[in-house]
Formats: sequence, structure tokens, C-alpha cells
Amino acid sequence: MAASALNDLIDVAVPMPVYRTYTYRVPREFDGAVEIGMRVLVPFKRRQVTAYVLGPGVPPPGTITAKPISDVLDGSPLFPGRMVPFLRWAADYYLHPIGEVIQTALPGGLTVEEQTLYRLTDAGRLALTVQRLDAVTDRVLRCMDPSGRRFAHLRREGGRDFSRARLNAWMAKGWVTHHTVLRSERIGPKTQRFVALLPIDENNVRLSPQRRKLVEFIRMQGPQPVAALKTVVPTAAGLVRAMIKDSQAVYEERTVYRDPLGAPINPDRAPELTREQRMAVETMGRAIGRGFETFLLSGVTGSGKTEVYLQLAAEALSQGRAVIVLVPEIALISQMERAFRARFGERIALLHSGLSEGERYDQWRRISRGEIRIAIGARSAVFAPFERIGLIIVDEEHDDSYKQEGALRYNARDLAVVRARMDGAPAVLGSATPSVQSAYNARFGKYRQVSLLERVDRRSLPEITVQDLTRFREEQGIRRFLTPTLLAAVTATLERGEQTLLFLNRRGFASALVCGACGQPLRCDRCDISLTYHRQINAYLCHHCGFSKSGASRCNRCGSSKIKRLGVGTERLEAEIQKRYPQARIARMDRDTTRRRGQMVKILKALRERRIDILVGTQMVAKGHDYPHITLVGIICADLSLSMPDFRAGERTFQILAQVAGRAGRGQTPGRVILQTYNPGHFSIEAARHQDYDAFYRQEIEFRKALGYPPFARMIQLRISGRDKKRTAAHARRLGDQCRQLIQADPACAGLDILGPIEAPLVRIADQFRWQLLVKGDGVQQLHSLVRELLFGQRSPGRTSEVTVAIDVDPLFLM
DNA sequence: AGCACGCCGACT
DNA sequence: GTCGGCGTGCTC
Repeated sequence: MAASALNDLIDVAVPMPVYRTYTYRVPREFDGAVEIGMRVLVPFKRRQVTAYVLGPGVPPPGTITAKPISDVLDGSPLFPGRMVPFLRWAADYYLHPIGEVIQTALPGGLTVEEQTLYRLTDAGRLALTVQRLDAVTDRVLRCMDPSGRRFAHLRREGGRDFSRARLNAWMAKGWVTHHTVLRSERIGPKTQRFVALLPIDENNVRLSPQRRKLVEFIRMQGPQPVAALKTVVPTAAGLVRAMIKDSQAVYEERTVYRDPLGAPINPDRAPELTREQRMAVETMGRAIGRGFETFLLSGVTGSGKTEVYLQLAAEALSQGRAVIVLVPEIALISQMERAFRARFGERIALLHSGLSEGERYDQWRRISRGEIRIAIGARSAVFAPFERIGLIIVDEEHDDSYKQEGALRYNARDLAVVRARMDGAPAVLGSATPSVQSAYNARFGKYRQVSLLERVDRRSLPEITVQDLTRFREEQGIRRFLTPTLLAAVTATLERGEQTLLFLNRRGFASALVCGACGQPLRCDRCDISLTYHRQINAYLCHHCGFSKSGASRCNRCGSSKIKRLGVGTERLEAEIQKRYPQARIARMDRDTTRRRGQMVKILKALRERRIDILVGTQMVAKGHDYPHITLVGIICADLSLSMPDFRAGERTFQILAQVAGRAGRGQTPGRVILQTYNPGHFSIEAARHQDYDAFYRQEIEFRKALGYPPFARMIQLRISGRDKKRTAAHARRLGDQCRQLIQADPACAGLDILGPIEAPLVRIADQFRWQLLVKGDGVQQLHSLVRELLFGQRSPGRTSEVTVAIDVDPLFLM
């Protein structure tokens, strides 16, 4: 029996919108088989569902008796018991059901659930052909599949007029039957057939030279998959079959790990550090193994942060502890992965959404079984199931993509700090342009600041020229954005055989679409925002809900087919630049050109190999990639993110401009940046122009203080959305009233500020009307009290079928 | 979520 | 009178 096995009563969480945990009994037959971190199958309100074991249970109160679990779904824990407090903390902090937090943390596809499936009977099929049925009945019956359909699926098909009662009526008539199935997990360990040898009596059997070669190879290396044998003897497949027939070999099923790592990388050794790097490694390295501390590592682009990470990781590993490295996005993960593999070999797990479900499961398993001690990944890697963490690194900590915007809205950077605290390990947050929040924490001693001010190769930062776009307002079309200064610089760069990066934070061809006859802008049918014309697919697209209509569409109001396509996106910029420089090799990097797996890496590779002269791209190009040969960066319009109705617009603008400007001149030649803007005097743009983080921070922090925004206040946003305009508004107002009453009545909520409810800046997205309510306060305690009371209190407005309320703790986007 | 219970309006 | 709409409550 395993030492940590649980018997008798256990405490479990179910992946459902329930906020508490439940107690179950482990029957005799499972004695010794249940441990914390495993999944079990349990009866839960007359269904069988997956549950996660969190620890020993206590007898339920009153007359309730603990039900026995039905099955144990894992042979070893998916996460260590030491992680349970962390998972509970995340659930409490983000006001999210604990079971769903765990489901979000685990690799997908592991949920076993019993479900009821409905399918058509012969009588139903007959009714469908001979009877005249109403539209809803007809539609829903027709969508039923012989294998069965879930109720939710039928509802989606039937719309609002469909109901469970109607389904019951059909079942009474004998048109539809139902059956329950246990839908099992989609993924699990992968097995592969290995060829193993049987004892061969060498005296009696003469092996052919080819067979002998295989036998010797397997004797040396152990059992092998057929594919591996083919590298020794090309005809191995046939030989193996014959050897099996002759009882010389057998197949063996073995569990193997799917390998997301590509070809091996040449190992490197730690290089000589600069004085600054050495000091940084010493300061932070000393903290490893000595308890929790958070460091803000602010280092300009090219200052060698990655090397610092590598040496800190080596220190943690040498103490027998694990390392988590968070990186904001997949293309950057592969850069980080290369650096880590060159230093530490294959002892690395990768966790990100680019992996297949099976690969993710295997990576996860290698960590949970203690076979690996380094994990590199996107935000979900903060949940990597390590037992003893020695160091957590968050690279590009300012990046918004650490914020997950799904059902569970968590910030991986913030969770990384919490997890480090719980494991008594240091957290290192790295960035060239730290978030205002982190910089504030560093200034007030909550984080320790470590700076890298010099570039590794001592080159100076690029020279930045500002172009005032207001002077070109009268120009026609694209000439308003391609100023003579910029064009001259592009020409000169091309002539020198160097590379140019043109940054425009807007994809598509034309972003302002207006009817030439009546002046009506072209808007999405389902959202309240304007469409963008995409020339490549000749369609108008909505960037918020994915709605599209043909490029031949007419004006919604007057029916005219004369739609004027104004405004510039990256697609048009690319076309215009190509027109002007027909010889130049131009590529574009935005969501449209990198949607397919591997496309982005392909572009980056072509750039590195100098097969591209000019790269046009959205903010994607600003994110920390190495561009060794780019000497000119053109920022087409610096103001796009400035006009957002959001308190972080200035911060985001500064970050993206400073980051993209930092892309210039990383190689041997110094860089030049041309920054075009309608607001040359705006402090975010001024600060970015001088690459002066402190100047930016000083102004921004004053603004935050004056308006009471973070880091001077904590916020929780409630997002209210629904299909019905009036009901959504009414529900939002009711919530607002409720909040105000609570603040008056409940001392636990005193001192909070309620903003709104107001209509969201994007009033309607995908046919959902959107409202928002912002709760502000000094401490997170009162905020939590208020929202808990709102959710669980007896005066709560409760749930309605029409309107949904999403909770966003520490919102980053107020749109 | 998903399912049962229970309470009001419009139909045989 | 009841059928069936939906708000409400609960899941060890």
C-alpha cells in the first residue's frame, strides 16, 4: 500500500459550477489505491462524474451519508498533494469553483462523465416523413444522430422554442429514446510495439547476417520499435516478422512519451558574463533555497536576460529543485526552449497550447512522475505538477497574454508569485518594460529590483526620429502613412542590403468602410463595431466575433454597392510597399499569416537567413524575438492603442513602442527607428522615443494615483451580458443597486466604490449586449466579501437563464 | 452543468 | 381542471 494512500473518507472537487467540495467513501476494493491528486469516478446527484481527490474527508453533517466512489481513474497522482493549497488559493482568489480550476490546470481531455444521449426511434423517423411537424420539431429531430445527441446539442439546434418538456413529449410518443453512456477521457498514455528478443540457442540456429545485425543491436540497446531497427537494417520490418514466426523475437507493448521537442540542439556552455549579469546571478542565486522573494529583473533588450535565467535555473537544479519558466507565447517558447536545451539537454518539459492533447498529457506525466525538473511554457505552465519548486521565472512579465480570458480569468504572472511563496522559492519577473504594477511593487520594497542597463555587446540604443502625422492629413490614401522620411529610410536600408521592420497594429486591408452613396459605415451584423476588409479572401471580417460577409456586399442602409475602403491595415501596407519596391522581398506577420501551426517560425527563420528584406507586422513582431539583421524599424502609426477607452492605454502604448523600437539594431550595425504619430507630445510616446522607462513611469503613476486606479486600488469587474437588450440592462442595474446596498449595510464591504453599471465600450459582441460594473477598493478582502455576498448571499439577484455575469478579478481590459 | 421540484397562465 | 412554461435549489 502506498504510504500516502487514503482510505475511508476523502475530500473531492468536481469540475462543475459548484463552489464546495464533497466527501466520499473509499470502499474496501479500492483500499490503498486512492491518493491525493488522482481522479476518481463518483455518483453525483444521480450521475457519474469525474472528481479530483484533494485530501482526507470529514463525515458530512446531519443525515447526509458519504457515497462510495465508483472507480479510481489514475494509477498515480496527476498533481502532488503539496499543490492543493495553491489550487484552493486560486479558486478563492478568482472566485471560481475549485473543480473547474483543477480542470483548467490539467491537460485537456481527462474528464470522464456520464451523459444522457437522445436518439430517434423508427417511429420517430416515420413521423418525420409522414407527419407534418412544426419547424422546431422538424429541425431537432432531423439533427439527431444514430449514435445519440446530448441535450445541450439539441438545444443549440432548436433555439429558444425548444425545451426539455418538448423532448419529454417526443419520448412519450415513442419518437425518441435516451440512453446513458460513460464518455471516457479522450487521451491517455501512448503505447508502442517494441521488438524484444527471445532466447536463441546459437548452437542450433544459424542467423542470416541481417538478422544477426538486428539481434546484436537489440542486445546492445534493449528492445526497439521497428522504426528504430529500420535505421540499422532498412528491411527490418520484414525480418522482424520472420523472426517472430521463428520464435526468435516477440512484440512488447510499452508506454512511450510523445515527443514535442524537435531535432536535438548542439550543447553550449555557460559563457563569460558581463559584470552586471554576474551581479544579477549572484544576488538572485543566493535567494534560491532560502525561501520566498520576488525579483523584478528589468533589463533593456539585448542585455542578456536569458543567460541570467539559465544560470539561476542551474543553481535551482543543483539543489534538487524544479524550475518553471513562463513565456508569453508559443514562438517565444521555442526560443527559450532552444536556449535551455542547449544548456540542460533533454531534461525539459514543454507545456503550451501548440502541443496536441496527447503530447501535453505526456509532458504533464513526466513532470508528475518526477522524471523532469524543468518546465517551459505559456501561462498554464504555472500549474506544472512539480513537488518541490526552486525557482519560477516569468519572462516578459508585462505581457498581457499572461492574463487568461476564459471561464477562469487568472493572471499567470500573479499566480507564479503566489506559487513561489507557497513553495518557499524565489520568483523572477523579467522585462525590458515592466508593468506599472510590478515597477510599483519594486519601488515599495515588495519586490527586489535587479537591473541590467547595458547591452551585452555595448552597442547604443537605436536613434529614434519622430514624424508628426498631422502634417500629412491632407495627403491622399496611403501617403498619409508613408511619409517621405520613412520612405527615404526604407530605400537607404534596402540599398545597404539591410532589413526593415514596419509595425502597424492593425491587420486586414482597409479598416474604415463607408458607403459611398449614403455615408453609412459598414458594421458587423452581430456586434456594434465596424468591419475590416480583407483583400486576400475578398471579405469583410469582424475582428471580434469572426462574422464575415462577402466583399461584394452592399450597404445595409441604402443598398448601394459602392463601399469606400479607407484606412490602412497590414495587408494594405504590405501591398503598397511591394508596389513601391517591386524588387524587395516582403513578408507579413500577423494573425492572418500565422494562423497555421509553424508559419510564424517559418517567417522568423526566413528573416534570420536574410531571405526577407522588409517585414510588415502587427504587435506580434514586437514581442521579444531576435532579429539580428534589422536596422530600421518604422512605426506606421503609434497612436492606435492610445485611443482605447481603458486606463491602461498609456501603459500598453509605451510598452509596445519601446519593445518594437528595441528590435532595431541588434546585430553589428546600429539601429534607427522612425516613429510616426498624431500625438508627438503625448508622454507615452515621448518616453518611448527616449527609451526612458522612468519618465514614463513617473507620469503614469501620477495619473493612476489621481484617478484611483491600480496599483493604488484593487478592482473586480462584473461583466453582464445577454441576448435581450432590456433584460441585460435591467439585470446590470439590479446588480448595481445590490452592490450599493451591501456597501451601506455590510461592514465587511465598507469603503468600496462602485462604478457603473455602464454599457461596455463594445456595446454588443456576437449578439450579446454587454454591461459592466466595476468595484474598486483598497483591499482585496472587502472586494471578495462583496462579490461573495453577491454570488451566495440570500439577497443575491441569482442566476437567470437570460443574462450571465462573469467575474474578473484584477481586470486588465475594461472593454 | 444538469436535473427535479414547484408555482402561475392558456388550453383540451 | 391540467399541461407546460420557467425561476429556484441542490448535488457528499
